[in-house]
Amino acid sequence: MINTTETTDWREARRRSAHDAIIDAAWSLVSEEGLAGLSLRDLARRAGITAPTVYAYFDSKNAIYDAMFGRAATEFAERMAEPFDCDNPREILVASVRRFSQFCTESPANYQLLFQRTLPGFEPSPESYAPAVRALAGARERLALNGITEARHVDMWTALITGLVDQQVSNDPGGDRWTRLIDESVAMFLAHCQPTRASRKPASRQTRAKGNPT
Amino acid sequence: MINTTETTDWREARRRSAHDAIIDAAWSLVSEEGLAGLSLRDLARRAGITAPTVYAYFDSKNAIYDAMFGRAATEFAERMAEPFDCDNPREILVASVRRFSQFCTESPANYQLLFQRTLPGFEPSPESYAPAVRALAGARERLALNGITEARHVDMWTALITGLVDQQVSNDPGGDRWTRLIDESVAMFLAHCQPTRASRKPASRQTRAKGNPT
DNA sequence: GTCTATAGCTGGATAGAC
DNA sequence: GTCTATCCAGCTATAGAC
Repeated sequence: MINTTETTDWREARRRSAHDAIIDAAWSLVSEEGLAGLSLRDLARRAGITAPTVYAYFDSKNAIYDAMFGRAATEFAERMAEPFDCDNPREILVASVRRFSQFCTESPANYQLLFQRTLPGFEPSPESYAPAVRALAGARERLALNGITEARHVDMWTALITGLVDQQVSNDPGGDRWTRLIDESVAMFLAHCQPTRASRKPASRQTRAKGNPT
Repeated sequence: MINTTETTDWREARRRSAHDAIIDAAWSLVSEEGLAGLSLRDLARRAGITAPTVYAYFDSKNAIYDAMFGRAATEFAERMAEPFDCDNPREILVASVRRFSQFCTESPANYQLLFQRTLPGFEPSPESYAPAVRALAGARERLALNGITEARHVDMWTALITGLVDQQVSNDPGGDRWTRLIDESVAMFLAHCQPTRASRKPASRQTRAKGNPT
């Protein structure tokens, strides 16, 4: 005899995999047609079903966008959370920007959905947004490892790296005109924000000549 | 008798003013509904005409976007070209960023159309784009006044300020969480990129102990 | 859960009278 | 140039048979 619980599990698994398959198809489509170009007909066709069937899994089109947001945010958080095999905080910081940049440039639709908020009436649900919050917390930790803790400096940091990525994605997709500036930009940022090791009042001496892990 | 040439001028003037009135209405609409939410019916209603009449002035919807782009780019270039009443190059640079930021934050639709390129199949025509090129040339001049001439540093500059504006528009519209960081960001940038008056060794970063013009 | 069929709407764009 | 009337395509979403 078939165990009822198992049957339920099967159905749940099937349902979840169909759910995921639709989101797969959705991402596949928007990476070709752009985020705004997603239609339920196209989506259903690519997923091998018909349009009304989509409504067996999602209540509305925005629910689909929300699931797409959730998956992108999760993938983003996971990739940013992978360990960095670097030996000092500064290299970790640089490596994290490279990861961020790579994630955004390899899929501009990801970047647009997660960070640009350009869809008309769409707002991600708190559940879908949660991983993005985790990722930001990770960034804060990496900054703290470098002695950057002030909120003002964290905001400068986010502006700096999103600016690099934004210019790269918008004006040189596929190239490296801005991504190759990551190293120098991080150096500039740290030189400005990092508290000097020895003194706390660099009136005119400013002898921070050593400890330069370049 | 009526001079034929004059008559033509009248008609041209009327035509141009109707043309402009439609673009007025278009900007009025998108500032409320967002860029993608522009429809020809709404546009015509706001302009006090009917939808088909719009086609007496524009060949297509994209032609309307193009005219909107042209007007925004022109206004942007004119505002950025107004004289700065500052006494040193550095203050001019800061003031220019403030203008840029104010232009973008007071009308996010402007920012989106000019700098984000988020509309599906729209590309501005060279004529509409020309003023934006002029504005960039102005930025280059202001950087040169501060001793910034390397292409690499100009790219870092554009990334830095678009990053600030982007974060401001996206995450704190109406506030000043990032715009208030302009001063410090420019200081950081100049400290890093400006050639020191005395020495000439910017190759090895961070042996730049003095010459911190704060 | 999946389908066919279709409602209901909105969009861009055109025809033709005036 | 401006209108009324309309075409046609696309969209999201629903109804109901199976």
